[in-house]
Amino acid sequence: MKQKNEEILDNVFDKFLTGKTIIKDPTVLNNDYIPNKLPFREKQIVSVGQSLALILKGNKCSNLLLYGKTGTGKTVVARYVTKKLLERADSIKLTIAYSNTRISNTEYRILLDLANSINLDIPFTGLSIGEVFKRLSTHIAQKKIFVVFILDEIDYFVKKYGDNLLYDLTRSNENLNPGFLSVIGISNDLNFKEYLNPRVLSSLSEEEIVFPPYSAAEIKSILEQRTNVAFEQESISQGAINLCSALAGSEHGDARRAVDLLRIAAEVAEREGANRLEENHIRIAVQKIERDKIYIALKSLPLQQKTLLLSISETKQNCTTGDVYENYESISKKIGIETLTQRRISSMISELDLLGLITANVVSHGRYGRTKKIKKIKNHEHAIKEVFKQDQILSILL
DNA sequence: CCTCCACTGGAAACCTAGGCTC
DNA sequence: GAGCCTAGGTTTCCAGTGGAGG
Repeated sequence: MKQKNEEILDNVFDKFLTGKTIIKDPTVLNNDYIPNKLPFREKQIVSVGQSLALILKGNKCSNLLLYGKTGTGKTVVARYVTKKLLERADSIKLTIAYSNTRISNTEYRILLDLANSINLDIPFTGLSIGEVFKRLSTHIAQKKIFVVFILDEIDYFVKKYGDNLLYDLTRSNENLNPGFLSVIGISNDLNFKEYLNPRVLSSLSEEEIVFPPYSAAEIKSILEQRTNVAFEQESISQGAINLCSALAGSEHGDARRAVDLLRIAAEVAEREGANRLEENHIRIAVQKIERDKIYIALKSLPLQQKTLLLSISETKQNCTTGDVYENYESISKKIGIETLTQRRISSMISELDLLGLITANVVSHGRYGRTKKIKKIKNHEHAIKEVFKQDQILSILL
């Protein structure tokens, strides 16, 4: 038996080694890859560049706000320009800090990202925001550092926590001397400004740069440029590129999605030992991306939210907060975890709704009260079981 | 038009884990 | 080590509410 297993494995390795690879440079397809050329974004690059250029002469520059839907090149333009700026700023102590507020989703964690970029040690808990701010400012002034702080997906954070942090950050630019801190805010939401106080708005959006969606033709051209570098010659069919750009183009010109699609499809093709990436690989990738998104979302939920989601999935369709809570109570007792209050569960239901894992709407049943009507999402049921089976505590139920 | 259900969701109090100062 | 502080998560408290049924 042992012999046989070994043979099988050898086969796998042999196939891998002798099989034709279709990807030449996988990094080109990664999300954080910054290409040397960014087609169709010349105008935006010039605008961002002009604002930041002041830094090269040791002057303060204004705060910037970049808007546009997902995958329209906001982040990559910000990173591209700041990277080039860094290359030219040899006489100045310039630091580019980056924080994605969807990932670093508290005020403290965002400031921690900033602190890390300027080599300032800050404990991960225990300090007040005010104290962290003071230390950051002192450090920047003492070391005479110039900081450009890119705040990605800023709309997400402001909707959840308000704009106090932004106010402090944008204002500290005026107060710092020497050194300075300038903010580049990146927002996916075009109506983001409505969430800001006028005082924040005036200092953050000293300059605004809009990123329109890419057209299908533009996406195609971007993909062709990337594939030339990423793939071995002749190892991707024109049909696959066309399909990929058509799919992404139909979804409000999202170039990131198009590149993701290409990357996943390439993995699929390589794994099955194909020597060319064809349209069917793209189709498989579409499904895989959808599935992976849900799996990742489910996996990263904290235990209480997982338990709640499990309770929802075991309650009838169109149930109410009360129904779910009853079920949740019994499940949490069964597996021996702390039972949270209905108030908290009610908030968590809204959070799951926000994550797109369920839908919950407030409805009134007249005499029979007002509650949330909770709907599960059909396609998720299988994924929920699969993922929760891997959870140490929940697995005993499944 | 009024009542009243089953919650919703805001606000404040409370708890815990961790850092700071002395 | 004691006594202070804070962020973030949770509980407690409660006024507010849309609309079916009377």
